Amino acid sequence: MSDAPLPSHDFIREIVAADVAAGRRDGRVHTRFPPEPNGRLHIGHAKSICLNFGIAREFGGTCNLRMDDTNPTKEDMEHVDSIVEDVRWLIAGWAEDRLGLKLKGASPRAEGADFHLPAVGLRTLGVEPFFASDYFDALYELAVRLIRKGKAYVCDHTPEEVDRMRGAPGRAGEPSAHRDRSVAENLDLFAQMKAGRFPDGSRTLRAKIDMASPNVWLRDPVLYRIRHANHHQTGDRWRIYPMYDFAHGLSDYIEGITHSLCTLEFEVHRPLYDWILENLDLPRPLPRQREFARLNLTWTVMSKRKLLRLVEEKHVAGWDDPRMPTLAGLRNRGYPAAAVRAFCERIGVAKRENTIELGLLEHFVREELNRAALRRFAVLRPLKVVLVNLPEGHAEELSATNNPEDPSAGARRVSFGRELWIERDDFAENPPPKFFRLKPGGEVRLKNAYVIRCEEVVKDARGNPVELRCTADLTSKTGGATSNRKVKGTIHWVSAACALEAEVRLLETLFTVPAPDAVEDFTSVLNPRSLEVLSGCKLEPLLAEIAPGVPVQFERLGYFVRPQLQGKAEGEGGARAELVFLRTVTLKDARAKLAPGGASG
RNA sequence: UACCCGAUGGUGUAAUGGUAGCACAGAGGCCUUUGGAGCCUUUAGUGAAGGUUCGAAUCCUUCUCGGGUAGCCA
Repeated sequence: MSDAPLPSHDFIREIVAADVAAGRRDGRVHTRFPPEPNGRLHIGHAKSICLNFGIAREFGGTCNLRMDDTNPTKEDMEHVDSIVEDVRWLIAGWAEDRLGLKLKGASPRAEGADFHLPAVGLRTLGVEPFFASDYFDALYELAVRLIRKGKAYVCDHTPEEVDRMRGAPGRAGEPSAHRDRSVAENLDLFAQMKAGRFPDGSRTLRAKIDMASPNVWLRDPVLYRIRHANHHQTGDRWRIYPMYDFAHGLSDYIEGITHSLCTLEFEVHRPLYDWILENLDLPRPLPRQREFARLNLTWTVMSKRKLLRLVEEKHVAGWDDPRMPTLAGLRNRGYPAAAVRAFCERIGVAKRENTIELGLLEHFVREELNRAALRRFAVLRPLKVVLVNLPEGHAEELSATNNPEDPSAGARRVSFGRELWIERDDFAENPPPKFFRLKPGGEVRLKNAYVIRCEEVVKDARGNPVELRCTADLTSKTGGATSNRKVKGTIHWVSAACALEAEVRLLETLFTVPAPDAVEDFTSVLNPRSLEVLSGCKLEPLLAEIAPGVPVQFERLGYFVRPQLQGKAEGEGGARAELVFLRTVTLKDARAKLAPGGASG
């Protein structure tokens, strides 16, 4: 879009640039984003997506979207569709031309001793993401090849035995009793494993590397395990399934990936990644794995396990609840994809553990929305104002700017009358120092209208203000020749005669502490006020025409959006208003700093 | 305990042997018919100790601290 970022110089891009400069792979760059379809994508994935697609974009390459679906007991089809949707949302208008997919149903063809599955673009008809499960045939053949070379064997030890015999960091493991089986016997056993003749857990295929390696991932790691389970893509065709380490590097190879970027916890797997590729005598150049630090954000949790728990225990309405750090949640909340991308661009990529302040994300959301959002008036907690010097039934039309940041957005007409709603917080009977809004005997500018003076406060039995009787200075009309009166404060308002009733949901962080991950049980610091539902809010009528998903600024309050996705955060009690808005993010509020508790809605 | 990785203001991230910079946050100011936006100024940093060098955030050594790894998860 409008973002023309300065060329990023993180260490990953330096590696890629150096490879290109050295003419490795003929200067070709091909990355991949390989989620496991067992949950929804979150802001942490956004970092990886922006990295992988950003590199593809900057180096004229492609980034394959691949489902890392090698474990049939943990993954399902439902998540595949939502992942594709989330990725496309995030890269839309930015890198969708870099998205690598494949022809529906295509799987790698063996050409000679090689396997290869090229990517096609989004514009090709009948496409779908890549699936590691598409490579099960190829992977099986490659495993057989490893056995033939004497570099893999079938092991009959139980999971407990394998675990014990692996040793520990600092203590060498001991070899499997079946480590030196003949190639013929291994081949036969592996074929029987494939045929489903053995129960789960009874045998594995293991790489023959080094049981004494200081790197435990090199101690004859399991390559294949038996799982009598149906797979969402391959049905009941397989009874053995490859492990991540065996499948991942080879999937990269099959797709012609040049740079395989993953998070730091895979760093110790890299020697195994390389070992598998190098011991198969593959004809084409090999992909290279590099690792970077994952994203952590304050005020939220990021682990799939914890997010799942929030959903399952119904602390939120679903994966796409606008309070969730999932991409669907952020989208539902009204965060523009461009803001998420700008955020990812800014946080950089490095190997150091990092926790980014939520405020930085919000900064980019505000920056994007300030540029794009139409301004409208909305009163969240209404207080009646009657202008006693106007005749009953007085009505006039005033002009209001749609977006001061964008003159092309033009202006609109707003109705003004004798009775108005203003924000309860914009009146104080006993104002603190530096209170610039309305007070008894005080004046304030009604934005786009008149300066008014509060003449009388009408109260209920308990002494709470229920109505302000004010006078308007009719010479002060905005835009008029004598409108230039200096008044300290300006407040927003909505004509009572025309106001729309609506429900407005105020969202706060899901947790009451900035580092919920550091707490023993993160559910113990859930924020009971993460969702506040206000009903009876008064909206400028034009707000009914704002489509779901389109951001709008309620002047002086923040950015709001009508919910757009399936899942809805449920309101507490009360009839559901027809019109619902939720708050994406507040405006930056200098007031809040002056007077604690002075912040409104 | 073994192996691997990391350490620069509050939070991130640059500087690739040559003036420690940028963003966010913070503070102060200007402007303002959004206490918004915008503009200006400003506080604050190389984990420690040695060494190499004319010169070290950067190279070397030792230490300290933090993270990762011992699934038939990814």
